[in-house]
Amino acid sequence: MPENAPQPGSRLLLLDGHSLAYRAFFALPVENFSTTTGQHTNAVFGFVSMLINVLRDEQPTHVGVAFDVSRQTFRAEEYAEYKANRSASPSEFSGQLSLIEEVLDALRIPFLKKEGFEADDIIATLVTQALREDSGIDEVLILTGDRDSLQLVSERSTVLYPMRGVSDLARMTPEAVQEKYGVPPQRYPELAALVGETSDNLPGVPGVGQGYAAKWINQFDGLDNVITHADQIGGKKGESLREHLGDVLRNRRLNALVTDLQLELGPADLLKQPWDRQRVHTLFDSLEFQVLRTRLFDSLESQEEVEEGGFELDGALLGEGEVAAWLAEVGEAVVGVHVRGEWGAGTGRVEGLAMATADGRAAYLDTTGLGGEDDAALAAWLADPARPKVLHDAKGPALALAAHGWSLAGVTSDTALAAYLVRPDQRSYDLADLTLRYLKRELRQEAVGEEPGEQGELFAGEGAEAGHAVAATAMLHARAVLDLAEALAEAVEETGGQELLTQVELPLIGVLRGMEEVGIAVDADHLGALEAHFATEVGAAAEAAYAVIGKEINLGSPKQLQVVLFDELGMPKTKRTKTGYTTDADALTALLAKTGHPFLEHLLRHRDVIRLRQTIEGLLKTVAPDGRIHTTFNQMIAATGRLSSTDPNLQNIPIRTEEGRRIREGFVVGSGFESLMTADYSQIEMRIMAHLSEDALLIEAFRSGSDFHSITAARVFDVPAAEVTLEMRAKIKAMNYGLAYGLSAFGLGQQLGIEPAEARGLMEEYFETFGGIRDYLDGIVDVARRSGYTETIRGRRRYLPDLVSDNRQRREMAQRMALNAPIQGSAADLIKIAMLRVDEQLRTQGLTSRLLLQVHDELVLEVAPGEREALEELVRTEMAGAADLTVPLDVSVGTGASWHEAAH
DNA sequence: GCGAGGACGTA
DNA sequence: CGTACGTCCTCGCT
Repeated sequence: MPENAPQPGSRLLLLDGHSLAYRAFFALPVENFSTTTGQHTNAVFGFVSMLINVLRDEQPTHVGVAFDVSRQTFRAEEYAEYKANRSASPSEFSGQLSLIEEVLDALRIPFLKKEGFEADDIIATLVTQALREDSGIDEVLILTGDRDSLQLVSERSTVLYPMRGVSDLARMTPEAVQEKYGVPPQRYPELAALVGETSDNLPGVPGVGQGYAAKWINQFDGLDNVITHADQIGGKKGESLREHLGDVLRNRRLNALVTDLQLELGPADLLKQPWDRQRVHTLFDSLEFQVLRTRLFDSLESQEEVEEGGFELDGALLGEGEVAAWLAEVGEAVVGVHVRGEWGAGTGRVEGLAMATADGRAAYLDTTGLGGEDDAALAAWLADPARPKVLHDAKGPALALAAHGWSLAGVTSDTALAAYLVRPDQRSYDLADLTLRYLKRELRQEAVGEEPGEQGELFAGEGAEAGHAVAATAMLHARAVLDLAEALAEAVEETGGQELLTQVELPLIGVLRGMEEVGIAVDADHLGALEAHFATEVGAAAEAAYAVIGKEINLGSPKQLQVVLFDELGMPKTKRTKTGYTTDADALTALLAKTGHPFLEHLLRHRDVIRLRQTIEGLLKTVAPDGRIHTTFNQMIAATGRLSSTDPNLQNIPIRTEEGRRIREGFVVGSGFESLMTADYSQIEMRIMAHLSEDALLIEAFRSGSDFHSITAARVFDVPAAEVTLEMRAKIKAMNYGLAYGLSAFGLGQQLGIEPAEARGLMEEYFETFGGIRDYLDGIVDVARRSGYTETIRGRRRYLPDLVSDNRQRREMAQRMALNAPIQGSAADLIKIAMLRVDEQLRTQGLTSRLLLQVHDELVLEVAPGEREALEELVRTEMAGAADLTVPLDVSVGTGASWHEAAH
């Protein structure tokens, strides 16, 4: 048997190189796909992207690509107008075809051409050969953007047809063709002959669409019979058919594919070969295809199978007096730790603890009712920074351990945090998911087993007879964490996140744990009174609103509001939402300005006060018995690297309105302390932008130390600083803030209530003044598109695959994310470092004051008696020194008995 | 009871 | 048609 003879189970994938590249060329905007040297790559990118996806999803054993040679085909000879409507392929396109061939060479995928014929004919010939009994090919897939190929669909051959752009493929089976066109695949060209094909410049029968064509073909059993019985078809359409029989016959001749070409290669010669990795790297380097390179090599790795079953663990259930000995044997080896228990709201409870080492040993310890000596031994091991441990999402376990009086040190990795740094935009970092992805090992409950009997093999060593499923599962988890830590260390290293992990995120676990534990004191009486006050206001606003419209509706239901506003009161329609018209505050305010209708006034008032009431209600529900609120800070949610706060969210307590700020009066200094202190960075994101962009004027503006928005406004409007009006300042301030979000002229105009044209002019003026900013912003997106990710100053990455999407909305969204991520992310890194420095100094200086909250650019602390001055000095120093930027970091500090009073 | 959609609070 | 979050409500579904 020849070496490349097809084996049973073979799948042949054939691609129409020309039609796919042509589609990609028009689907992907060329300005987003060209190299630094100016070579256009949109067609190459689209083709290679589709190729990688289909190789990954379909796992073919054989692959080949067919190309057209030139426009001189037998079809053009018969009918000069064939495809004559196509503008001569722009040189930007034809130049890319040879690049595609180079890629195929590097991937060792053969491609075929035949003088005088089209790619379709080559594919038709190969399909015919492949479907012969002795070919050894079981199944054929045809990826093409040319509908003529639909005639090749059969039980064993499927056409994959790009739906929109280059990302969605329709799977055209015989059933799908029948469903979509109303005729079976072999009759598709008959239908096409009647309907015509505009893209090939083949006119069909005027007035006859797909529906009539299918009807006739089915009614008369085929095109031949339709033509024979053309005189039996009445009406205008019948007449039209008779007049254009010649066109139909010509179309049918031209769209028939040739299936018996003499080709240099047959299906068996298309057996998939290993890539020429070196050439792939060189070529993708020159094409600047970083993203595709990753996808290509990832798709190769994903082909590795998930390992079956588990592995042996020498598990031990530790009983009284055995702890210390087991830990001693472990020595300074890295231990995977899995804590069983519960935690949240700044506290927790430990039930048991599983440990595993790389040599296969594992142990489980029930910590409920643990004896004095065992407790001490475990406590000593947990607290010893020289005994390395790895955990998964250690903050919760650390809270539980702390509640038991155990402190945790020596955490050399946290697998959840490591995974977050590698890919920060996932919604969860579930241990089982990560184990499957990085270790190719199944950790699901069903795979691990619930029954003790199923776990017998895990207890090969002593304690086997006493094995419990709970303990076994816990040990398996501990071992998975240990192995994951190793696998992730490599991934973290590759993505350059090592320093962030060990210097920032890991040490931050302890700081956050402390903040959650401490919580922040609230004045429940004040909040209670405030809630009652707002509740009254809610009632009054509701009554007033009902009185105006003469009935009671649910003011919280956008649906009911729409009926009242747009149907009953006949107000002008607002901006559309998915389900109707918006009733958001902006729109209602605009309506109020237009109509002056009192209902809107009461409605807006109702919205305001009901929200304030709800906010207070939510807060009061979370007050712990110690009279404090213990939020949970999540370290792995925001793709940019920010923290988030939940249960309750203390990062969105109102501040903008007078009434809202009264809620902040309810956050107060706790007993035994002197006051609250807030310390925040001014214009942190703009300062980071100044640093990153190296714009000389912007840097100078910050260094001058005067009002930043005014001084930039003076520059943009080219007036002396003293002549900057409030209006000028407001405009530039909006822009200063908007820039980091990818603000458009439209959006700016909207916000400032000016014409888009004026907004555009303003932006141009701004960029004229601060050229460095424009260059920097353009550069970010450009670099991110090539590399596939953005990076903060400290190297935190965010991957944005949609930067090369063929969907404009997704692509532009990704571009805005790319603009924002390095700026918001750098600020996030910076304040995290500031928190670590503050925390460190608090201990070094022996202060009792403590960190309570972080609100992105602000820290809230509780000041111990007599420490105010020292603390302010400390906080200013450590926050300002958290990064070395080309512009100074300005920190403003305030103190007071409440969060409100501490504001400044 | 769950999820989507809408609305809105913060940086 | 401006980024990043979390929470509340309603409404239609199961």
